[in-house]
Amino acid sequence: MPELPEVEIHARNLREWLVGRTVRRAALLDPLLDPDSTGWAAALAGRAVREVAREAKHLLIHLSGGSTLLAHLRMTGRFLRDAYCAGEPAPPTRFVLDLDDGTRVRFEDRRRFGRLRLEPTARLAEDAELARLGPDALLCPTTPDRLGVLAAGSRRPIKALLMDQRLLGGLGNICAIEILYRCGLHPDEPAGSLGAEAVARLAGAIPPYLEWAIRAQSRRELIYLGEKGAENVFSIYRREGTPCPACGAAIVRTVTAGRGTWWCPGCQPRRNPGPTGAGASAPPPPGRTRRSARAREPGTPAPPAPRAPRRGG
DNA sequence: CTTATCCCCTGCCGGC
DNA sequence: TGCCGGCAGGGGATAA
Repeated sequence: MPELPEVEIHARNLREWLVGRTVRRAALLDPLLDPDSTGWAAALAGRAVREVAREAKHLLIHLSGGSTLLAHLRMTGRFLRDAYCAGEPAPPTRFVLDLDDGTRVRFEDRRRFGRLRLEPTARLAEDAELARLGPDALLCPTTPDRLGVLAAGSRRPIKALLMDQRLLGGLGNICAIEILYRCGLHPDEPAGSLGAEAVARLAGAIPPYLEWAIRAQSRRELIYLGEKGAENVFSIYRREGTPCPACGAAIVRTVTAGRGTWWCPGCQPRRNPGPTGAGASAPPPPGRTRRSARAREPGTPAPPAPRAPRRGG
């Protein structure tokens, strides 16, 4: 369930695994991966991998011969590397690349939301999906001025704005949650109600958070939360009912823009309650937890809070 | 322009 | 133990 940091880790892994290698054989094992496939997988044999890039949550694998593999991991997609072995890998593997160095790179995707397609590299500039994306949140950090313009006059919850891929490319639910926590901003705060100081703080918090998340999760194999062996490295995400690492208040879970949202009532007070925001009519009393959160594993003390959220101004 | 809701899929977890 | 409902970090379509 990757966001920008996880996709960036994928890009780095794929760069190491693929660049300079030649594809010996490729196979699309799940038609759902590319519903419009024209059978391009067979044509990948003999192509060399030139370069791997990332744009927001999209991965771009540039091949010789003027083609680019475009991948989106969506919720459970993941690239893995194995030694070559004869025969086709079983689900949840959906795509396989056998390389000239005897390795095999697989695309695994339990929920099958991921997408993979092959496009002419020269036409990527006009690709509708890529064209929709706002500037990459890491490679092209948004300035306070720009964020101020995006937020001005908007009554959308600030969290929804952060997650809007047309405005900022790459931030997802966790990123938005953790960044707002670091800034001491309530997720439901109407974007247009933020002062210049808050906007600047928010813009400035995005790249450091992304850098931290990349470092915190840089492993050969990413294990997404919810999977066996996963470890929650985040400060408040999915920590409903547990004490805030900064102030001790119980973390609260609500829903914003249809997505689970965690926040700290102590560090992220709501300053400008919207008239009809989700749950606005009855602010959740602190302590009344919706459903007892998954208890943190015993022996896992305070979540590693890379930086305490700054209060006030 | 918004927002909310449902959908796409599968697996896991807690509760009963 | 087994079943059932809720939930999951993606995005898109559709309805208000």
